[in-house]
Amino acid sequence: MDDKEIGTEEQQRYREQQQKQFYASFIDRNTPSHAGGEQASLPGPDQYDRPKMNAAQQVFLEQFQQYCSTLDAHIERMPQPDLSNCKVDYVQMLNREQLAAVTWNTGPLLVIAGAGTGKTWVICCRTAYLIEQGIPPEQILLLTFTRKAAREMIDRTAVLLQSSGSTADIHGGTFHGFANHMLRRYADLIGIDRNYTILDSIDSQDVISLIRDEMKITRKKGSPVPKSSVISTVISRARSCDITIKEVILKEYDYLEPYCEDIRMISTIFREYKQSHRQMDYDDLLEVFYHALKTHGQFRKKVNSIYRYIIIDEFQDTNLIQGKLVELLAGEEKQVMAVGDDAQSIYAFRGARHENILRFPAVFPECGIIKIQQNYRSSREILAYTNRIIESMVFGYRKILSSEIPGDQKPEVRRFFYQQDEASWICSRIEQIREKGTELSRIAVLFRSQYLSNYIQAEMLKRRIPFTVYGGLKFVERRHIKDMLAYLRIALNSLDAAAWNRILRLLPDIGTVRASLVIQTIMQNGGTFSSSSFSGYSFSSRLKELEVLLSTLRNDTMPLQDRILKLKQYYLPLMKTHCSDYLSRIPDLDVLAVLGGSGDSLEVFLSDLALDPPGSTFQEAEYGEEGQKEHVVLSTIHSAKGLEWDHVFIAAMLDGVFPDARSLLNIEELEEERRMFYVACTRAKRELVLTFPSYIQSYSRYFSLPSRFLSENRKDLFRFFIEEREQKIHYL
DNA sequence: AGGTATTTAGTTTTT
DNA sequence: CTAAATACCT
Repeated sequence: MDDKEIGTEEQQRYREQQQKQFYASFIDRNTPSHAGGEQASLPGPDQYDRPKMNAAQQVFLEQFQQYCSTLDAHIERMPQPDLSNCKVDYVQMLNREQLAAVTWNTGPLLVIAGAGTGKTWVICCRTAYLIEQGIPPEQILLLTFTRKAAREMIDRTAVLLQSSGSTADIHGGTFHGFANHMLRRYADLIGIDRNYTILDSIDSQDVISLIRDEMKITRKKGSPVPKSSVISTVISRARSCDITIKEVILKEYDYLEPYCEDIRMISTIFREYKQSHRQMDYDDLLEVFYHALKTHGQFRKKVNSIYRYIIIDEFQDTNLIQGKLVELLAGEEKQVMAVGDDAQSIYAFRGARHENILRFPAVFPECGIIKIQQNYRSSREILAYTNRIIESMVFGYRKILSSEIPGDQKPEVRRFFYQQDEASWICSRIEQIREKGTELSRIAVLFRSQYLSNYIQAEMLKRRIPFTVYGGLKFVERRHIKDMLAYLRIALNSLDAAAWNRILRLLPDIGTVRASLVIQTIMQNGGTFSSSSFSGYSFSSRLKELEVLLSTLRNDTMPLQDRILKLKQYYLPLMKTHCSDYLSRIPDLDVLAVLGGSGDSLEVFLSDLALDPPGSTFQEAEYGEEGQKEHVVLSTIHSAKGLEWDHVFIAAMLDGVFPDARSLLNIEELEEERRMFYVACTRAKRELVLTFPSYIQSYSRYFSLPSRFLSENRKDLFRFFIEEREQKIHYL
């Protein structure tokens, strides 16, 4: 015990030693001799190692440029708008390019809409225009990134049309949601089982965890057996990027190399498991739907005749299979309109191909292309800065956005000492902005990754500034909600072994071994569960209770909300023993019940939760002061896509943090980071502030060089400040 | 043997 | 903070 104490003490001392050395090193390098105030020095762009392009990438770049010129060639063709019979005054509300997109009436159309150019508005007007032209609303399909986005567009279209047409019948949602809807509706026609359940990423992890444990994989070369979450990520990435598991591992997870074969095996078993247990994950939904459309002519004709007009938003984020789906959905009539911006493609890690945009003319040779470059969001000063980011893109389709909005300041870049200083300054600035009468909801702080928001969160709690975190743990990903949902899933599909595993292990006297014994018995009986088979065990009475609960949950005559409340009664004592903070979790259970009160069937309820989970947790209100409804938004850049704020702060602009260290070696990944930077900066309407502390330490590495993205921009486009720390540094 | 408590190591981005 | 490994109970 004494040894241990000394050991940790030594570790502590060692760590402090390291820190001192580190501070000394960076103060040498980075602290200017003159203190505080406005400076004009950032490292030059040549101080960063740029990744080299390999042969394949070189070829790709040439191809890319060819695509770009094809695109430009198509742009020549501008249609003559036909505005007869229109009650809505489109000319009044739209600029020339927007009007052309809205009134396009000769087949496929690609709209390249830069950031803040009124893309959503164009889609709304387009929809309204189609309806005014006599197209029945139910023939229009609106594919967007989230269902919320679809809902918003449909609502705005309704306002536009007022009484002249009904938008209630427009179908809209994500690719996944649409695939799910079609598969269930036409399950009989295409010959699949309608009663599948959808696995979200956590569910997949649970299943993979089960499979892995059953395989009894032994440790190799001292490295621990990979976590189920990592295995799940690898498998899913291989699929959505259409590459082999080995390639994913070599590229991104080289420390998993010894387990390559095991993971491949798990992947195979996982696939079989999903089939035999009537389950589909996100990738399956798209793949099965695509396959059905491709091979089943009757089904394809049916779908094509229902949805004759397809509008796709955020086209740059579609992956390979979604791109192909668009082709099939367009059908013979090819009344398809794709809207996107290749400069804002930030989902390559999950298979998105921004080339989909550039290949559009190859898929639809007779298509029209319209480029919208008038920006209505950001001030001129901000736009000048973001235009420069586009210029520095290697794989970038050229566009120059222009804005007529006058601004009063150039973007600012500010350096701080500690992350705490950065957080503190941002909060002070936010307080100033609020005092000038700006609502907090017009302010956002953005980060490359979630963990970077910790200091700001702490500071805001301290200063009692109300805030909302976007992209945090999802409501449905919280443990107790997962547990509740597991009961409901079993009620629907009693073959769901992962859900069984989850709930059985909540019971006392049941651990890994007995849980799998029970599950095995259930599976052998084809999913029927009878507690009597386990009368010899100490836990049989518990199983009896469970049996009663499940039959209640299956009772379709009882409203879903009431069933969930029954479940809550059952689950509450279990939660008490498993969660130390169970009191604070109780409100979540009621939230779930409320969600279940929308009148949907259990099946629809579960699908909706898996495909379109409610945003972050419902704890927002807790942070706010009494009666205060306005919140500052703290968000990852990914979650901020499509949104805008008057004042935007982007924190932690350090090379290695943003751009992420892992992407520094590969030019394509670095380009993705750059597009993220572009997305982040273009969220700002009036004020853009980029900040960084002098270092950030994460695991054993530290980063202390300003982000290269800051250095790449022209110095006359922003102002640079160094904020000195008031107190002396206590380590020196 | 099997369940439960404690330590310990590892962390991007998400439909 | 969370999942896996280990240690320690019944």
